[in-house]
Amino acid sequence: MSVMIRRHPLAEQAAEELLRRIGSGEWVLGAKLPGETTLAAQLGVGRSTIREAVRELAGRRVLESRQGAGVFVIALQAAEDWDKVLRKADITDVLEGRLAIETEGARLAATRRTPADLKNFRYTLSDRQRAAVNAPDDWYIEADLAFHRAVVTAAHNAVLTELFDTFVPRIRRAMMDMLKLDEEHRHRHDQAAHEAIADAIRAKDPELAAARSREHLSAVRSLVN
Amino acid sequence: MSVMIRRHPLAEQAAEELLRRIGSGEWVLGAKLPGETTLAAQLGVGRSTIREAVRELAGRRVLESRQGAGVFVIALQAAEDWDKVLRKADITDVLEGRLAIETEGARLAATRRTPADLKNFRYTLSDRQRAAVNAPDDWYIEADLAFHRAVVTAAHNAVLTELFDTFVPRIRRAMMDMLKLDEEHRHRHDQAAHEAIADAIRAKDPELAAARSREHLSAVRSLVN
DNA sequence: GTTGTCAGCTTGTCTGAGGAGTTGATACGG
DNA sequence: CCGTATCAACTCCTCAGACAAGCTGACAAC
Repeated sequence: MSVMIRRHPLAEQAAEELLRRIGSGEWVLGAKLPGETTLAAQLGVGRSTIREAVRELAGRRVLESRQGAGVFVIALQAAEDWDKVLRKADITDVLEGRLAIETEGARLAATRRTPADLKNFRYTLSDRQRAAVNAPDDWYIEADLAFHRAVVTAAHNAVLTELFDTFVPRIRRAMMDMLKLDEEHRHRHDQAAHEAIADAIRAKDPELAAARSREHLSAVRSLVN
Repeated sequence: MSVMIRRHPLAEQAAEELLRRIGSGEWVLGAKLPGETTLAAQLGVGRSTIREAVRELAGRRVLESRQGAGVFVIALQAAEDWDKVLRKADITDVLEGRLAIETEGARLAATRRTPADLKNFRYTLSDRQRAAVNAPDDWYIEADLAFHRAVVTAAHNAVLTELFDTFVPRIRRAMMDMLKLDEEHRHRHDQAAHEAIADAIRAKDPELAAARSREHLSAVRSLVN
């Protein structure tokens, strides 16, 4: 910490340093960190800087400070920031993750879908068809995502829905890129494939729904290769 | 902010207040917050308190402060904390999510597994067999999870691996509970099912690997019903 | 042995003083 | 009229010092 190049604010650098020491095992889970004044002296920064570093890590649920007692390690590393993970990951890996989620979602949807889910399919499918011809790219993308979300929602599994929502921003960006690269994409990205998924779920055929979903999403994935 | 009951530190309360205002639409995405002194006056706290509140929200990736420019909203709400989501979710929902991830992982592993992956299967499977008879519960659980992780790792998909790791703590706790409730579980939780998954991947049969994985994980899921 | 007290630690908050970076207005030269 | 350079005002960043508030363990009194 002696020669700290000033790229990020000192407080952020101090937070990184604390995180590094936690990762290195210097302070185990539940351990108490040295006092603010001690840490400030160790890192060669002011006390308020240390306080902001601790506060940042508290926001990331790594540290917890209790007045009068001290600062304690409550997690050995920051919980993975999924937005960041998906941003950095290969798009093919992301699309394979999506395939896992949605295929299972379609399968479960075929066994649990309610009349409200079917109505949702009708609405989103007709929206999608309308957007396929004349709407701007982002409308079309949102309409497409809305149907896919309706499928996952019909699985009535909060974890799968949350997983899908986590993936949505990354998928949206990937679709935007694909449309830019390929004007014809919208036509190849067939409405019929979506109708087939909805039909299989409507017919309460889990294996068919999963297969149709897998076919469609495999096709989408292959577009980026 | 006038009558602030002192349960949490002022800085945390200030962070909550800022989060509330962002959620209420007072500051839209990308908007610039008032200066530190202004905010301090508005909330009736000192400048350093505001700074710590901002720093906490910066750690949660909601705000971003740029020296000389100001503090900006970069997300309308804190990113979903997946540990929290999984903790609160129904265990059946979690296990269905796991099923989606691992089944797809097994399928991809069957097409991409390397010799190193196969060696990993051998090690983890023999560990698991040893742990099934005499080892304490947590050893057995770790050995079981190690094999399942080896399968997902063999898919060579960073997103799936990260997803699996996110689920692990919740699954680990669920297994601990199941073992406590059912002394016989370990025997029913058959080693043969795991060997069958490994064999299918070894044989490069994606559909069989997926089916074996699905069978096994469906059985696990049904144990909690 | 149990209880009460308290000194010494910890974090929490405020204030004032500069340092450093950004931005937009303004004056200048073409 | 347009592009450029300058700069003043604004922002966040960091430090230091002071005091408040809360926790903990030692120690004395019972």
